Amino acid sequence: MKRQPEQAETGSTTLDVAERLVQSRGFNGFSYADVASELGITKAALHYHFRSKAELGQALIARYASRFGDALESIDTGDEPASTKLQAYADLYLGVLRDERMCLCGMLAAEYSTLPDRMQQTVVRFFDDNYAWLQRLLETGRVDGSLQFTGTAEAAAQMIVSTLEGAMLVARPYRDTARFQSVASLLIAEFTRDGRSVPRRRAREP
Amino acid sequence: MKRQPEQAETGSTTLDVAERLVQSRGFNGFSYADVASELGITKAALHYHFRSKAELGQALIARYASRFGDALESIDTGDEPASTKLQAYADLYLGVLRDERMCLCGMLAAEYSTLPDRMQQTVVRFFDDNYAWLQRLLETGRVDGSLQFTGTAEAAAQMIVSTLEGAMLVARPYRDTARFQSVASLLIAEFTRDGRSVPRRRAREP
DNA sequence: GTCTATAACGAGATAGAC
DNA sequence: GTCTATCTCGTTATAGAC
Repeated sequence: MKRQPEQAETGSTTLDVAERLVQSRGFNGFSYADVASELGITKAALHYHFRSKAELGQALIARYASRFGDALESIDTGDEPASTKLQAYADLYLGVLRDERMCLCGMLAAEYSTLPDRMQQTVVRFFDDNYAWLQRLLETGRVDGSLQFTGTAEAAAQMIVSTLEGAMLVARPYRDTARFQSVASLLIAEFTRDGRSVPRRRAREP
Repeated sequence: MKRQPEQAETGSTTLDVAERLVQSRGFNGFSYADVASELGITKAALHYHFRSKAELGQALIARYASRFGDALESIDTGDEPASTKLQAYADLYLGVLRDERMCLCGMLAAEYSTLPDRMQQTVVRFFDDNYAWLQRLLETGRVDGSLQFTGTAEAAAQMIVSTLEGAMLVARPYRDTARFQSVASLLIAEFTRDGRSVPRRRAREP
């Protein structure tokens, strides 16, 4: 994978611009011309760095997944309880939404059937990695007592990803991060029975 | 809005074909040529019925919202407890996913920023109507005792829509309705304390 | 590494015959 | 209501000069 030249004016690279466009407009909603004009170069120059749109898309997912993985590692290194780490996980999503973006792979999941094979595979791997990380976190939380849930950690992990991705999806048209935060709070409250983050917790067992 | 001529061969109308294409590929992932070729007519003939793609898209959301509203009304007419109606609501999503489709408005929510103004407004109205319906259902359920939740019915409604839309979004790449059902079960279990409607139930799956 | 120029194609849309 | 034919534009991608 080729290195990108830095853009002196804004510091934005090709990948930065393309990533933002995909996250806001979708992979089928942007063009080489869009990226090139923002960077102040020509489409031909773009093709020098990424021979095809599929290759650019592939590089986007790879970088996104890599950074996301780094963020998860960073969360892991702390010695906070699992519940705090779950909140940090949700905050990753919030940060994306604050930028008026959709999760890159959430967006690509919507367009999934139109994507090149290689991109499809990498999108799935992104989610698999998320599930695996969450599963470990949930099992840790069960042990340290900071997280409670019924059923398997696998199912709970799917619940968490589904809810956060969906909350981003439906909050974005309203340009209202509070909607997302409200849902994220309820979600986390389900996993932290003491319910400090929610008012009037429901009494399950005395 | 013009009436559509029935297609003798399959019974599929223009709206049927276009709807399926949008739900599986996105609004920016299909063309007039795609629809026309499936119907066995020309693009020009399509333009007779829908002068622009924006108009076609508008008609798609209108019909989808209308049918969804009918389904909600149909759920409402029964005298089952609210918890049963909530399960019926989730099953509406499941039916869409079984067809390997995304919720039409969930898909359009992803592409939101690229949509014509009128379509944007109608997508938002679809979600508003869903929230309003769920809010009423939740409050009814609180009264009849079949549903329990903390916080406002409004927040709970957003939680439900977020989770179901997100579960569809992330389950589709895996072509695995069981993933969706697992999440939907956990979601409904949160709202039904006795949990009788939940455990390991595989509704109508061969 | 970036440019101009252009190829090759597909998109949305229209005109006018039947 | 559907057709053929065409227009215009945007898209991905390449060739070759600098």
